[in-house]
Amino acid sequence: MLRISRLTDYGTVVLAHLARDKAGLVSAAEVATATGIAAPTVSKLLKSLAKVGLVTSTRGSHGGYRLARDAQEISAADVIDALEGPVSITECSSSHSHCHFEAWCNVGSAWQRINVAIRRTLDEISLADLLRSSRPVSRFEFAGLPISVEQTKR
Amino acid sequence: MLRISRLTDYGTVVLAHLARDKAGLVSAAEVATATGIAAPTVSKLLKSLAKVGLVTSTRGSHGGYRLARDAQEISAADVIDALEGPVSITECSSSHSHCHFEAWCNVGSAWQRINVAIRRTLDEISLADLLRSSRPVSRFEFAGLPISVEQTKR
DNA sequence: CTTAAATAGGACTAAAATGGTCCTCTTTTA
DNA sequence: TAAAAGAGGACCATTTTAGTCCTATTTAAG
Repeated sequence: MLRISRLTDYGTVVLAHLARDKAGLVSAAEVATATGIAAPTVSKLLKSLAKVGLVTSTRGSHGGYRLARDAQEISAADVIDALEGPVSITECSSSHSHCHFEAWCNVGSAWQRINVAIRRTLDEISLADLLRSSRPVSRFEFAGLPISVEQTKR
Repeated sequence: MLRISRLTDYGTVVLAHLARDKAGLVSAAEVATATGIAAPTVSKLLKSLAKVGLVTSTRGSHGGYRLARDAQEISAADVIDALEGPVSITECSSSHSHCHFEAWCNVGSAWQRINVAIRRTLDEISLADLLRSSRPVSRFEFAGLPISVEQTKR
C-alpha cells in the first residue's frame, strides 16, 4: 500500500495531457475523451487543480484549461498536495491532530524523517519527467515487489 | 496524505516496545498496557507480525512475543509490507491489477520510479533508527508542511 | 490431570474515506 | 440571446479501515 489515491493518478494523466497539448486551451470534455476518464471526474479534477493554481482556467464558450507553469516547474509533490492535501506519512505529523499515546509520539520523529525524505523525492520529480518516460517500459515483479527501469541518477 | 495506516503506526510502536524490552517474551497484554493501545488491537497486530516473521511467538501460559531479529535488521519497509502489503504507490504497479487507460499507463513508469525511490528510503531506515530518535523533538510547521529535524546523512 | 494463561485464526460490525455523478449558477462568445 | 464552457457544491454508493469478539489450541503450573 502506501499509495496515492486513484484520483491523484488520474490527475497526473490529465496534467500530462495538458502538457502535451502545449498550444492552447483544452476543455475538460476534450481531456476526458482523450484520456478515457469519465467527463465529470475530469471536470472535478481540473477544478481542483485550478483552485490550487496548477492550471489556469478560462470560462465561457471556447474556454478551457492550460498549465499554469512549465511542466518542469510542476513536481509530483505539487500534484499530490493539490489532490490529497499535504504529504505526510502519519496523521500526527499533519496539522490538527494530537497524540494520545506517548509511545506513539516517541517514534513520531523518525516517521517524520522518513516523511521529509519522501517529500524530497517527490519534489524532485517533475511533470516533465513523467512525460519523458511516456513510452511503454518493461515492468516486472520480483518477490511481489514491482520493479521498473532504474532510477534516474541525479 | 500519502500516509501509512494507523495500524501500521501502532505496529511500529508495538515493535519498538519489543525492541526495548530486549530480554525475553512479552505478552500482548503487557504491550497493550505499556503502550496504551487497546489490547485486542495489539493482539491483532502481533499476530500479523508473527505471521510474516518479524516477531516470533511462544504459545501457552508464560508465552508471548519477541523480535525475530535484531532491531537493526528490521526496516520501515518491512513493517509496512507486513501490515499493509507491498509498498507501491499506484494500483497498477501492484500485482493483480491491469490498466484500462492507455494514458494512465503512460505515466505509470514514472510513478514506478518514484515508487522505487520511496522504497529505498523505507528500506534504509531500521527499527533501531526509530528507537534512536525516541526523544522529544521540536516539531513545527511551515506553509502547512510539517517540518522536523533534518534527515540523517548517509 | 485439570485449570489458567497465552497465542491462532477468523468472523463480524461500525465508521470513515473514496470515487463518482449530478445539479445549479456564472461567464463568455458567436 | 442562446450555447458552450467552467465554478461550486451536494449527494450517494462502495470500499477500506479500525476495532471487537468468539472459539480453538497450546503450554506451564499446581
